[in-house]
Amino acid sequence: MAHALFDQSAETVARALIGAELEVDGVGGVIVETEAYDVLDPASHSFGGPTARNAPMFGPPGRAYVYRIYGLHWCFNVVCDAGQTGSAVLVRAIEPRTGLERMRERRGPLPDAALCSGPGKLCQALGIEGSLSGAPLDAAPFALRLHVQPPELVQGVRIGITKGAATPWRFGLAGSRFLSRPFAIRAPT
DNA sequence: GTTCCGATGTACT
DNA sequence: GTACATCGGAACG
Repeated sequence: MAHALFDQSAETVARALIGAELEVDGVGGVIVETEAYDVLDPASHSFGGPTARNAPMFGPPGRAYVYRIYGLHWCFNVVCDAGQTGSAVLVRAIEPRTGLERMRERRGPLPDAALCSGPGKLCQALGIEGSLSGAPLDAAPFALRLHVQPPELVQGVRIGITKGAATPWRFGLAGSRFLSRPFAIRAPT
């Protein structure tokens, strides 16, 4: 059985991943922004049922779902379940902690706050590509360590979507300067 | 600070 | 052909 954490709803996992540390081949940092998507959500890639692209969303939890967006960027998701396949959490921003030099080789000589402050940016910085879609997150090149103390969260609507735009399934680390964009609302913890 | 736009793979009408 | 879970640069105020 997969790690119990990922066998929960996308919203629960999206909250739990804030403050967790993600590395790919030793390059990464602390997750500071996530969004939840599930199969009942018209904004989700899984909404229309399984396809070749979204197949990992319908597989076991605790794996990666990586897809290409706008023809040039990659986006990284953590597959969830909670008895309902087709759910996943988009990782939108990371606070860089390890492998900053490798990140700059891939992204350019940018300030820390610009290296991983967006879903496409963090995939470029960590070297996440489509070949990793479906890969388990508890094995190399991935490393995912959960936080001990739950951090203070902020919550808001998701970014860049038209369908399901009112659903407040975007979560962030309160006060972080590494977000893709600011939040307006504070979430209960 | 803001808005506009081009890049261009993949899914879908 | 159109839309899209994006980004970076140009133009403008």
